[in-house]
Amino acid sequence: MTSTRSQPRQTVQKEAIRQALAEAPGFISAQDLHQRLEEAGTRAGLATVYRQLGALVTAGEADTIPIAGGQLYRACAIGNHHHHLVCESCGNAVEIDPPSEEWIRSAAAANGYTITRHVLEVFGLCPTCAAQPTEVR
Amino acid sequence: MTSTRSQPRQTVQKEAIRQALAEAPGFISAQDLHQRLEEAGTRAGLATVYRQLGALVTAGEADTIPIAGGQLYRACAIGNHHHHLVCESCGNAVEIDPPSEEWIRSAAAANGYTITRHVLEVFGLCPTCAAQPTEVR
DNA sequence: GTGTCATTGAGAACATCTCTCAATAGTATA
DNA sequence: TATACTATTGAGAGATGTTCTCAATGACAC
Repeated sequence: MTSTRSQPRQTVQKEAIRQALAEAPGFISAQDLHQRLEEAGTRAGLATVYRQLGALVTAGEADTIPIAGGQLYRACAIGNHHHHLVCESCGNAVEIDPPSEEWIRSAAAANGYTITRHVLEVFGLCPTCAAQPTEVR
Repeated sequence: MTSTRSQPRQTVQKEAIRQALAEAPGFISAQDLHQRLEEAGTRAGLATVYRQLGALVTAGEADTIPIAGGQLYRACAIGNHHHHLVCESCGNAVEIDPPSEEWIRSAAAANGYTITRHVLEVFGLCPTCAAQPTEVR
């Protein structure tokens, strides 16, 4: 091997997926994103959408949370570790920061565990949806 | 209507599923639980396993966490709200309690959100698995 | 303009979970 | 104990979400 370079290429689909994810108000499923792209006139295969979403998550440019029956994605400006406040009605999400995660390390140490990662998502209703008592999802 | 009673019945399957879940070291998938029952000689349909697991979760006797491509279950002695420290290698789990969740309410209030629920799971390696550096999963 | 190869798209394959409905079996009552 | 009622079960079809395969496409270097 002389020089194993494999540089990424810029494609229309890649950019469209990134932009559609950024424009989504909150967490969105891969299927929904695919449909949005179709509606916007961008042809992109479902496999490509899954591939790109996976790549964005790996690159730290998107967050993902597993839900019953699937996975939800969201573009994240903040690259480092943070959490979300997600509206269960409209899917809108706000980034939040816990005051201290020291207790997690203490609890792990007390049980002899070595922490690799943790998941914290808070679900509720955003002000807009809370103001509509009769129409919750 | 005179008396709409529909009392639950005690069945072999119901008890076997409850026991197999209690005996599992940590979180386990419905498929794995089904296989364990088969190996133990208890015939139980996959649909029944899913039904009973769902019933246990509803009754507060089991916890469930969504993961990529499925759902994991675990029997819980504690009925009230708590969290887990899960080993990513062997699936073993320990129940932990955060010192205070007041900041979650503060963060929600600051954004105008009404909290309905939150998910917190900490993943890592248990002492046993951490002691085997070459064999992680 | 040309060649290389990363990326794409269609759909098959796979995995998880739910639904349906006839058969089974737990429980109350005679 | 025998019988009737009906909650529960099991097998498999079906729905849904995700990944894999591979030939075709097109971005980029030269």
